[in-house]
Amino acid sequence: MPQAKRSRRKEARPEEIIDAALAEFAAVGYSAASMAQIAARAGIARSTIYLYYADKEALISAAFDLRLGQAFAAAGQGVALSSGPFREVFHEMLTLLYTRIVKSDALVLLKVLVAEGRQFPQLLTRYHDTALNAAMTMLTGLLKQGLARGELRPDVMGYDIKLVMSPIMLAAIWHLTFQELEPIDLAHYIEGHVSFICDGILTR
Amino acid sequence: MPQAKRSRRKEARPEEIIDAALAEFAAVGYSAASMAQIAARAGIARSTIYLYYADKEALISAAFDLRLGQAFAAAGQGVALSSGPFREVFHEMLTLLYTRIVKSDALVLLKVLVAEGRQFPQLLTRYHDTALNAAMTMLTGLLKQGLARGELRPDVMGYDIKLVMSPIMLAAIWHLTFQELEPIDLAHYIEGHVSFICDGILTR
Amino acid sequence: MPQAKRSRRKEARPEEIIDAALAEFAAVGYSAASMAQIAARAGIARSTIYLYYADKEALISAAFDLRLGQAFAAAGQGVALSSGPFREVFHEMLTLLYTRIVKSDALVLLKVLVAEGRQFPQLLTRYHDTALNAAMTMLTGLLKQGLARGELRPDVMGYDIKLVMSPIMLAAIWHLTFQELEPIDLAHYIEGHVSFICDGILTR
Amino acid sequence: MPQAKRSRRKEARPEEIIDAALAEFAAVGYSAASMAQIAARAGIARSTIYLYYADKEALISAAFDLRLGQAFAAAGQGVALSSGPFREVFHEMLTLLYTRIVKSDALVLLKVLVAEGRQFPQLLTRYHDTALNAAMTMLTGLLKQGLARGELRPDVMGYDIKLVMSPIMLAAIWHLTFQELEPIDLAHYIEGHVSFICDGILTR
DNA sequence: GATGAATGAGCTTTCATTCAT
DNA sequence: GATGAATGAAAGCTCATTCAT
Repeated sequence: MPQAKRSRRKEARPEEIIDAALAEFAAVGYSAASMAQIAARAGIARSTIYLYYADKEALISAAFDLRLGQAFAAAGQGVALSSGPFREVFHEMLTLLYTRIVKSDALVLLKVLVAEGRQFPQLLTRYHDTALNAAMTMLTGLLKQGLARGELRPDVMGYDIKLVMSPIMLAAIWHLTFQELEPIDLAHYIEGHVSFICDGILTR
Repeated sequence: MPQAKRSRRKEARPEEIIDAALAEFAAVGYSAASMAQIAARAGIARSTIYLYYADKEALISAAFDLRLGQAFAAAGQGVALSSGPFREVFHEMLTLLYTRIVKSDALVLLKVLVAEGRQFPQLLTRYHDTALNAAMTMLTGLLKQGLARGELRPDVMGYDIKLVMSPIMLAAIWHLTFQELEPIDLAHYIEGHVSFICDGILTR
Repeated sequence: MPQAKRSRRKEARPEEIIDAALAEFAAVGYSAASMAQIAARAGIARSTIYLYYADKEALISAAFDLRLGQAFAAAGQGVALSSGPFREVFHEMLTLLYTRIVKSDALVLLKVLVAEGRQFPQLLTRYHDTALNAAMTMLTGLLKQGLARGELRPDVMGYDIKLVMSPIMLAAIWHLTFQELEPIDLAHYIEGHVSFICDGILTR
Repeated sequence: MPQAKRSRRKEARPEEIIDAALAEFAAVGYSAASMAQIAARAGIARSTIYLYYADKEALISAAFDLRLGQAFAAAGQGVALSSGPFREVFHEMLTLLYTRIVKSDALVLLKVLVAEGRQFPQLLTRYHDTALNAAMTMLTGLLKQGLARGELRPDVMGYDIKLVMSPIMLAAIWHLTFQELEPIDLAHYIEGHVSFICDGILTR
């Protein structure tokens, strides 16, 4: 039996508010987002937000907690799956990352940080230390594995891992910004990513 | 004979104001930027801004005009210079692009677009059609040249040119956002960019 | 049982604000009226006004609605009352009109229209079509009645009814403007109005 | 020989400015009139106005001086002209007054006074004491003359002279305000004025 | 005498936030 | 717990006025 509507809503409130807030941040950014619009999106009164979050800044902070948490709840296990040749595993992992990042709700976070991150140094640090580091660690791990298998050029580890990750970020930014002007064909883009990076970092 | 103090300022004013505005946009974003702060940065009264720009939106629009104009005033000629092997010309061009983009004042424009571009579709289009297209055209031209010389894999042109450009954008975004948390060693980063991309797209 | 204090105020607010606004318009005109002063008169914060009226123009529009409505809620029935000789009925009606118009709060509306009506063509039209037309219709009806009774010169209807109404408007304008310099003795003025008009339009 | 253009303009400046100011007052009222618009109308720089008038209030004060002066330069002599029957002289004088008042530039003054006169008590007084009193004096004189000739009812002087003047004021106000909604046929209106008043105040 | 540049006070309006109900 | 009413601070912008040239 489902619970009564009322109590179900009560428990869901905080997350509903965050969802509404993120939707608004995505639409107009943090500064331009108004509590009124957020409340309207959540279908509640303006003042009700303050029952759950002390102020607008607490909202964005909680939004980061929630989305980063969600992002990592499902991540991490993808790496170990395959154990085939580097190119194959790399392709798998990139597909995973593109899906999780470019198409994810968490992309708003990046947008907010790029735009207004200086006002929220803790959020910058948190995002860097979790989301970005996680992606970089995954990729580094993958490279090390490929290196151990003798598939990669030995000097590869000497370069900045962000180079390997950069097409993902471009796709993410592009998705947020220029998608409507000039859409990216993601599947084909991933092929290119694998091809350009692999055929450069593989020994031969 | 130099002109009188007053008229000298008058000529310089518009640019001074744009500079101040861009500095403020860089610091807090467009929405959060206040005319008061911009005026303070420019060392003038709030209302003086309105002598030169009709409103806040005219300010950002003019800022785009100025910075995009400046960016292209000095660009373009670098390509034809070298005619050595692809790797060398590519390295030269990347060095040029990184300098012109990552370290440029025009980077704020990208930041504003990522954050609040939906409010300014014309600016989005303008930036896409000029800055981004210019960079992509330069890179495409370079690849075609390399292809003509037989230095590149023939299938290279089939992939999205943005892949070649992506490390630049990551560096740009990073510079804006995470530079203080984890700085990028740009010279070394460029080496990696050349190495990763070239050793993948060159025939062998 | 009376309602709680808060909700009582809420119901009264809109009208309180209109009252304050009209008082301010009466004092300094529409353009020169400041929302701050209106709020002060109403004993509320500036921003509270915006809970009830979208902007300053909405305020004057609502003020017209309210005052014209009030003016007509009590009007109209006075005509049918008497059925004595024309002079008597005319006197009764004028007394009614003078009271309702010259001493009314709605006089501010006329003042605003004279002064700044070009900025509000709809208000001009509304006032003309309701207030003025109503007065003119009442007077025209009265004349027709007198004509039917054979008390009036037959050519009377050929002239502009506004001539009959004009002493009322002069009194109204005077009341707004020169009352303190040179007050009008209204009762005596009405006598004169009746005398001058009647002894001119009656057959004999 | 006409003087040089420059010096002619110089002498004409003050009056040109007043003309521009009155035109602007007529259009939007005193408060809403901007010095910028007035200067634009006069074809000079904003600051040039201050060479001739200390501030905005001095402008309206000077405007009153000029217009009232002009109005009276040409007035007053019309009364003595005719010495025919009252009705004829009255008609002549009314025609004069309607032309001088309703179609005059000085009508703006009345408009400003109705709208914002409370801010300028001196102007109210001046206008009342000159323009209005002059008109009332002229009419009173005419009535006295008619009375002396035995053409008028003896009790006429007991009533407020403003009653005789009121159709003029209605026409003036109407002209300013509702002319476009419902124009007045002035010639016919004057006929009515004469007819209604005369046939009321004449003995028979 | 005339002006363009500049300003500060004040305007309307928005919005995050508080609080009585 | 939830809300509608209210507010104060601050935003963008206007405008009468001053002043160096």
